[in-house]
Amino acid sequence: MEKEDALNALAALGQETRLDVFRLLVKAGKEGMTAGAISDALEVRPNTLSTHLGALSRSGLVHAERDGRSICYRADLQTMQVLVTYLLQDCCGGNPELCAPIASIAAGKICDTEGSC
Amino acid sequence: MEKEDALNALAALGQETRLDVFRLLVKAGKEGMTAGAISDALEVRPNTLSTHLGALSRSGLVHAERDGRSICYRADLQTMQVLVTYLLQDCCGGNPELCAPIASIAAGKICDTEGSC
DNA sequence: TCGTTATTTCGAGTATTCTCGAATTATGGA
DNA sequence: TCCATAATTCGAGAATACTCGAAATAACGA
Repeated sequence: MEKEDALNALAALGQETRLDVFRLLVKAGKEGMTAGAISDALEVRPNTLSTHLGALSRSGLVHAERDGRSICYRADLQTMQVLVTYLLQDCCGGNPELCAPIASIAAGKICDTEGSC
Repeated sequence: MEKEDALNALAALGQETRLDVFRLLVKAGKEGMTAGAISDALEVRPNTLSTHLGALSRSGLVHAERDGRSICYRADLQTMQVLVTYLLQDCCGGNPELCAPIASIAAGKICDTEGSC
């Protein structure tokens, strides 16, 4: 991942409405949500939301797919993975122990509710 | 982690100079770097850097410790862990398979260079 | 084709953020 | 105590980001 990509993704998430949108889509899972449904859920005007969805899209954190009249948005967790990897690059160079807390991000911690993760 | 904390951390990292500082400190590891050393390394004016270090500090991504006339900054990877966990909360609710890519963030991926991670 | 619904694009106003020079605080040594 | 070094705080200007109403585009059904 290039620095500019990481910067775009982080700046995208560093704004309240967009963070809300991303987390909502993470929860929505593979089914995603239409722009309208997101607008209703978060009570954000459609045109304002559209601007934010554009930013999230450009950063690769979400993807859009047209479905009839609606457009369905889904979170891209792989971009998140690449982003975190970028942020922690070279963290083990001199001091492996610093990475220990990060290792616990793995399956166990995030996916407690589902044994299969 | 509260939403405001996540927002602060993400907004902090979504700015070029601060992202550079954080990554530099991640690489520096437990020894950290003084404000002056960071200023020299990134060629950022001391007062501007100080503002950015303040933002990173307030967000919990770095911590400061005075050492004589200098102030030493270190990255806090635990805050990163909590942040990522927050971002991916409930991602497994309905669709465990979405979490798969994230699981690979664990030890193996990030810490390739050091078997002990 | 025409009207309706879903979403995006445009333009402007407001608010926030970034950067800098100058001044200030804090520490250690002569 | 006095000076030099290290870092932060202050205030202002320039740039960027956010939100909104209005208008435009896209898709479906009658």
